[in-house]
Amino acid sequence: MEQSCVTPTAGRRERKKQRTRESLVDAAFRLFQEKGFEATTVEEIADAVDVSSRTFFRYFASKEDVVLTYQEEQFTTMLEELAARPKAEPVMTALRNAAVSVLRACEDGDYGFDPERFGCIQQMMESSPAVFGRSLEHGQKKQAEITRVIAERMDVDPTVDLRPHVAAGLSNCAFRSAFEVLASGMADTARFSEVLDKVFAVMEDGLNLRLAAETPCLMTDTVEEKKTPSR
Amino acid sequence: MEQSCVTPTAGRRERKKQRTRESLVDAAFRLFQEKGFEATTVEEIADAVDVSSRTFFRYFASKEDVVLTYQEEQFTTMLEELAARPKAEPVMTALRNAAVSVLRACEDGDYGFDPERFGCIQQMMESSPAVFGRSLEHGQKKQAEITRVIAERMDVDPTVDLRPHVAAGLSNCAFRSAFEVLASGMADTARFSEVLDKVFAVMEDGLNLRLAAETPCLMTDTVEEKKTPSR
DNA sequence: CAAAATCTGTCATGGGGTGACACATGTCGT
DNA sequence: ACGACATGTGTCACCCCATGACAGATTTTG
Repeated sequence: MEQSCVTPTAGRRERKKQRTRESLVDAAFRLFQEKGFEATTVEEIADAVDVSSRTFFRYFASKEDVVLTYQEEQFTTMLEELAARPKAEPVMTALRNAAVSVLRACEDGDYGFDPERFGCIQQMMESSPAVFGRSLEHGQKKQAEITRVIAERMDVDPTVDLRPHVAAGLSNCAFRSAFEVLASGMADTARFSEVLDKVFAVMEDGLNLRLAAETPCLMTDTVEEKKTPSR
Repeated sequence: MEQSCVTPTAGRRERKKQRTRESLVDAAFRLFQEKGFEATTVEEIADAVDVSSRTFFRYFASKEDVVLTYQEEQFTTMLEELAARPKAEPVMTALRNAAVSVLRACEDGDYGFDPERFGCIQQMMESSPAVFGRSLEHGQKKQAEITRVIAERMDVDPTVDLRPHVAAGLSNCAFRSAFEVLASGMADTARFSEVLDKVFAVMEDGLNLRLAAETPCLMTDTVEEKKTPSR
């Protein structure tokens, strides 16, 4: 039942499964990029790896799950980054640094993240509602874990204190706002990480939002002086 | 083509359509409450109103869409409430007041909102991932509209200034956090509106999050004095 | 009343997702 | 190395969601 304590990657069976899984992900992303997410059927993905559709669903609960694989890894490394931040750092700052760091890794290909795939996913998020929805769902689910970690960091009971919940929600919210801003094309950069950083900055200003047009935070650095026109 | 300028609810056809639509929604919610969302098939809903399944899909793009009907109305009235807030009010305060006001209406049955249905939806959000996902999706889509309204209110260009986007995101985030808190059972109340108000309060404190365990915001009013234990 | 527009049911189709069962392939004890 | 066992896979059958196409019914319009 238990692994035989000798082989580190225990068992040829396990290795085979791992290979199949990776092959499925690879094939899926290739096809998604070629013909788009919706236009790609599970059968095609399975055929490309020479397994049955039924087997596909033994590896992934849904077609969207393949895409979430990437997001899952992002989330995991974000938790690591977060744990690595000095305890002295304010919570929101730690979240901001961790989040930005992960996105930078995705963009630059660090930690084994594939930048091309990262771009592909962003495209699919915009074009395929199903992917978008599942991604939101996934993010919201994971938010609970972030809450736990933050509560620990704040040394506070998350079943009583609201703040960890809100902090986790804010980081999640920052991602989505950044994505939206990026998709809307209002940014002068294509780097998700940069936009995310700015979104966090606006949030940390926080009550900036209470004032009218004072200290605006523009996206376009190049036209710094330009006052925001009254629409 | 255009309405004949005489009948206010122009056309018997239009009225019939309206009736069918409402019947579908009614039947759907009844069945959802009886057997749950997943266990209810579109065919059953259609049969209950004596139309074909095909017709159902001419009224709703998906089964989840029926549920989103309610959310759509919430959103509409929230926009109205928002527009009704005095211009002098800070943005986040206006959002908070508008949002809380709408939820109160849902709980108390004002403005034609059905409290029972409101509860039913919350249940489904917890038990049916599909509903949950679509709801998130819908909220995110609507966030864009909120952004527009806020930008107008701030007299700022939303294609350049980040703040309206973030503010809209925050209000959306507040809803989700409140829902999560409510679902987790950590609140001493079942009133969504109250929890939402507290979440907004935490957000408006904002940099509260930077500090460790200072000025905690507890959910349980009854144990006000109790310090948050270190887990 | 006739013509045009629109709604509806029926039919066919396709893709996502799951349970059941038989078979094949890896794993483990001796 | 051999059998007993566990686990992964393919096939099959099935359900449900969703959509396009077409014909018939109903409403609107002139």
